[in-house]
Amino acid sequence: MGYMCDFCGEQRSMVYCQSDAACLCLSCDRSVHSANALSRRHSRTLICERCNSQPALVRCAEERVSLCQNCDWTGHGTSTPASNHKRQTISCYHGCPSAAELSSIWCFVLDLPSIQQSGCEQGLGSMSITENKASEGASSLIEVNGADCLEGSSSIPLSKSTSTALSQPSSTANPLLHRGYPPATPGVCEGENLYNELLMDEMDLNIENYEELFGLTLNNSEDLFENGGLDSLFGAKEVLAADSSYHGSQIAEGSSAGKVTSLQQACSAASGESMMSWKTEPIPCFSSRPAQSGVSFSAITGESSAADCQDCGASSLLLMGEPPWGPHGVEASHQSANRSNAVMRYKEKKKTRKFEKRVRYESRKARADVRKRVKGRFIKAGEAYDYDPLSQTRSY
DNA sequence: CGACGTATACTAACCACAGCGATAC
DNA sequence: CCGTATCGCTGTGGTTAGTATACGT
Repeated sequence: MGYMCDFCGEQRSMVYCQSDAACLCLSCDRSVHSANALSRRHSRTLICERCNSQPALVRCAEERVSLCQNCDWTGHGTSTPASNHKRQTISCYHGCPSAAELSSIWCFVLDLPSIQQSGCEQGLGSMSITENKASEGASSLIEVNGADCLEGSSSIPLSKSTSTALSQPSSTANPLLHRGYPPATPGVCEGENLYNELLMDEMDLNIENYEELFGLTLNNSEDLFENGGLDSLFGAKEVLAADSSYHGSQIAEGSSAGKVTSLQQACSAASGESMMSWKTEPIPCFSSRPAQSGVSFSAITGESSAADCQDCGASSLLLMGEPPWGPHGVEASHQSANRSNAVMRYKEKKKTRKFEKRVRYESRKARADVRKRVKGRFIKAGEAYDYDPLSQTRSY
């Protein structure tokens, strides 16, 4: 609908990131674009308050609304009574400007009711600017000092809404449905957003990445389960008993011990091989111990499952703060920052990923496009063919 | 409500070979 | 360090068999 933040799905979106083609609330904009130097260079502007989907180019002073080009033409065309409204151009911004800087860019920004409603006003007000002139020039890095929009006192610049985005339901379509999997049973994982987050076709799939995302190394998979298993990784989310209709059928033949074993194999950071195997072997279902189940994976494709676990785990760790077995103190803080950066990089990558087929070698495509075939298969040069892409004729 | 049959949708494998990248000299 | 030669592997698209799912009876 283009109204809620594409990132957290909770707050009203206010700014449009052209680089990400995403609508973000101020809180998420700050957390996302403070992640690294590249993201700080993203050009953002306000969102059209009329269509709520396009970047606003002008601000109508009389109607007090920001408008994209289309809505501006529609509302202020020469044939409309509002054609003489005073409008001012809205500038794009980069980096992570403070409230004062934003207000200097957009003199009206602090008057926007959505800021006040979203509770981000305080967040803006509590921002401080750390100049990073050496590498960033005028762009600045925001440090958040207990901003209301952020959770806890962690140094991780992850908004509360960011955390919930990984576990909250969303109205967006479930990509798994397009892969021939049954729709998620209501109550299972409490929403499709989790599945959306799970689909990571380009996620770097190696154990280093796992550790990077989790920010820790589990030397023994049993550690994971002795500390609450997946429940502790993913946080408490109720799963209705009814979900066993589909999931149960997938695992009915397996004993509970077998389930635990497969879970350990699947989620053990110590088992790089098992992680890699997910890439090619579909894992129809995970279900943690039913009575204590905090989460249930259903129909996770092999293509994405490893990254899925990585993502969910990383996100959940962020959501929950430090894991009970994790390090503390300075080291923990450092790892938290690493996890935060990893998740941010993941988000960045996820935003830019493309599902459509991508041709990496045009020369090979050109060759394939003129190659003769038999029943779709390439044939040796000179052999009889039944399909010629160039002439659409048959040789016999 | 489950079993069964049919229709529809989706996926992976197959093929030849130019060209890419690694390696050796 | 640079250029050249050699070798193994990768990726390209249309078709089809196999599999999964949806739907009606």
